[in-house]
Amino acid sequence: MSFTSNNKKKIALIDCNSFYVSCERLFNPKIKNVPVVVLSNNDGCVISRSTEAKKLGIKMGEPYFKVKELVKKNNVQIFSSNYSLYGDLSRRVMKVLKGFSDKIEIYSIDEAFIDLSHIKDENIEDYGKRIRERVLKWTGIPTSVGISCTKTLSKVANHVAKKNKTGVIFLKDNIDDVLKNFDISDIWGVGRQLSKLYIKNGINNAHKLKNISNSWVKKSTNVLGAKTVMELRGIPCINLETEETKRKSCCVSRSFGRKVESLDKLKESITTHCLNAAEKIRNDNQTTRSITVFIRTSPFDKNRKYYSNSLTIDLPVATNNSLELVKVAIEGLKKIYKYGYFYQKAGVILSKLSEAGEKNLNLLTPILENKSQTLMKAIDVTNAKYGRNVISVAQAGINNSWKMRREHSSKIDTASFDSLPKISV
DNA sequence: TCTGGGGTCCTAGGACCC
DNA sequence: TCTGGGGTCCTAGGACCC
Repeated sequence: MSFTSNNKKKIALIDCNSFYVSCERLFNPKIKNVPVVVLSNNDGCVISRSTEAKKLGIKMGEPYFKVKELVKKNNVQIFSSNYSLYGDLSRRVMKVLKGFSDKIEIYSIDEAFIDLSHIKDENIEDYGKRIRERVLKWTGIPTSVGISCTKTLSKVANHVAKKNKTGVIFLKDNIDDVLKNFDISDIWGVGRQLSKLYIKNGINNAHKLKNISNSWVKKSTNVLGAKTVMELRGIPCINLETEETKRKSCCVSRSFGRKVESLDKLKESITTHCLNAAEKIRNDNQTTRSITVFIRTSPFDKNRKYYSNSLTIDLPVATNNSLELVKVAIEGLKKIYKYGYFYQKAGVILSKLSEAGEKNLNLLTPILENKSQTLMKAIDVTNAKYGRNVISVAQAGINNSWKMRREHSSKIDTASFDSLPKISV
């Protein structure tokens, strides 16, 4: 067996540039060449920035209130996040990518790995360019393409491609110079803690990490750390996951627009989140056997005492019935609620999920279940048609004062014709 | 005044058993 | 009086990702 570069894999990572910003720009040509920023839920943090906004020094993940002055001074365009729009555009992008290779792993809302091993080395950059051009033409979303023989290296390539004019980089041989200029904390799989550890040991770029001894990495980190090092050396350790798998847990949580003190308000939010989580797993034809409720005060408020607590309750019978789940969730909430705190966030997590068809071998499972399943289905269909939470339960409340802030929404809905751009000829 | 949300995987350590 | 040790399973918490 020989290990020439010819039989090496070629993995491409296609990543949308400033994805959320690009989505907003699609429907608003006026913001094309100006600084634009998209905020997280509750208008809390900056989660997407245009190139112009990056140049102004606005950092990823920065709290919005800290950059408000900068935003005002430079007339930065601000948008609240609109996830149904981004999700819709993401599906369109992925559909185009599937036309280039059926071996595809949709890694996140704005990026995908595809296997291009069948393309010859000498043609691969052109192929990458074709991918970019088609995605741009068919969806309007700009992308960058990084290609190499492992996922970690194609991440590196993509990172470099973002700064390159052509937007496509193929990393094959003699990549040490690239790795020497690649910051340790920009490596996929190296987060805050690992960066700290590596820098303390004099490892401050990808090239140094690549040449570290196996025994040291295994001793000092864990299997994931060791895999990253192997991948930097061009030895694939992280497989392309082409099978679409269902989620193993489902979390719905939100920060409050205004701090919440009362148990009643917390009940409303937990009920709402629980209904949404139950609907999500029903959509995937799943049931849950465990529910966690959690509440917490703000970890940033130094003037008030911090309180955070959660409770996990195992269910005797797997279910996806909203009413059952809400009942259990509220019981849990009552146990962890403490009077006298200003709560900032609440949520539920459904775990131990399994396929709804799989029987839980409980002889006592009542036949009545069919009846409630019919009810759930009716609720889901109605909500899908007329908008989320049109049918709810009384405990969820209406017009809640704790609802999140969303002051900069573009209100674009790709399912509604009213918001489609108009062309005048 | 104002600091997101939703996931996955790994590991240390406790509980339990013989 | 003498108070082991090894194995498995589970879970909470941490680290990472976007």
